[in-house]
Amino acid sequence: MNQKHDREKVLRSGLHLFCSKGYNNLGVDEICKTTGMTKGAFYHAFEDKENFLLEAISTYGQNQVRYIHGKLDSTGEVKAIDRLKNFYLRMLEYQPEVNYMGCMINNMMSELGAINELVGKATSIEFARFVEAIEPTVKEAQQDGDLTPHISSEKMTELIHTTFYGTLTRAKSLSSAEKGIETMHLLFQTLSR
Amino acid sequence: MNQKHDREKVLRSGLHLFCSKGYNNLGVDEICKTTGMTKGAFYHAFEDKENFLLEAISTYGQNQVRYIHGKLDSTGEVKAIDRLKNFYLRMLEYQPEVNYMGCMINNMMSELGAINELVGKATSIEFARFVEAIEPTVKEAQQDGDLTPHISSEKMTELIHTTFYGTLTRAKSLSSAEKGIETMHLLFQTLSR
DNA sequence: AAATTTGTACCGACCGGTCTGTTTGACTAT
DNA sequence: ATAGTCAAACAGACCGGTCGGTACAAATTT
Repeated sequence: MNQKHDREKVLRSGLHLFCSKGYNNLGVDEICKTTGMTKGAFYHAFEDKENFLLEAISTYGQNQVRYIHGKLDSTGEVKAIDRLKNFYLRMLEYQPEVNYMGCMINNMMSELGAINELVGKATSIEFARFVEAIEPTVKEAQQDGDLTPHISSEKMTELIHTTFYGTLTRAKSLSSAEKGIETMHLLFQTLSR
Repeated sequence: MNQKHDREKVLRSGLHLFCSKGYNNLGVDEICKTTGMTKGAFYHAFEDKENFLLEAISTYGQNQVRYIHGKLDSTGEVKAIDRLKNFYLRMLEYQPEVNYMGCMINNMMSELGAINELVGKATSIEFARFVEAIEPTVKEAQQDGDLTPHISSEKMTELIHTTFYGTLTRAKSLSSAEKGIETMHLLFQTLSR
């Protein structure tokens, strides 16, 4: 059963495991156990653990823009600035239970040897994808007069998302999103002048 | 009878190794090789690998505030805002060769099991220490009229340092500080209005 | 029946930690 | 001074467990 749909499912839950446990702490046996595969099936389907991770990351990335747009729109808010705020606050609130994949993947980098560079590239691409997906909403908020027009929407989106990365780092150690939410609020407030 | 090896020196280079290689990828053998100890000496001096890391973190923390103040002052700039900018740009430029310990330690968290919480706490304390050390300079810049007085200096310092954390995450994947520096510049520019 | 897929026992490398014997140097007694 | 004593400090071979990956037989599909 090498159905494409199943493969994607395995990759997704594998990535999820990597995110919560890290690279070295997650054994192939556990991936197999969780996904209901056996080791034979695993090594038949994938080259090795490293390539499994890489494929998982790449598959995840392909669905990301769609995912972000969904999250941005499904907040039920009409104004762009509120959709933005809601998006980030949601992302923070779900952390660390659900975790935020990109950041976690990045955090695993120090564990990885050879594929370090590749994962780094993937993370960098991921950042760009986020910015690309969020930028239109930022621009909309600027046109609404809710964010300052003095900065280009691209640069502003980069700033917002960089700060978000920072709040994630903090949230992880605090195991609470509270402080991060406060900081994001403060940033939006600053950018509204 | 005094020990042959300077405990603090060993701890420092050990932490440095942890930061660049991660917890699981750094073997006790390598710590010993790097510091010129033998395994016997290591296990005579320290309880185990975990406690070695914890002691390294704690020792590092004790020197941190002094270190930050040194960095903040040694930039040779007279104006507070310039000292601040210089401080952060320096920190970014040295990354990832030198690495920024706190952030790296945090990034190792996903690898750690039992001591996860402790390391998290250490990182959280570290953030507070940074804010505490940097805040006076931020306040000074506010008084100089170079940063907006509309936000309390504490909150502003938190925002700045959170964004800095984010730039580090990005810098790591880009293996270049360029983008991070740009973002920090933009933040300071935004906060000057 | 042939080809593909799956189950599982096993291999070997690696690594944290231990064990045992050796060295070192402060202290004492001569 | 010198020799002897003792415990702390150290060296490094070794052990036990873990884990990525393989081998190969069994099962399943074509």
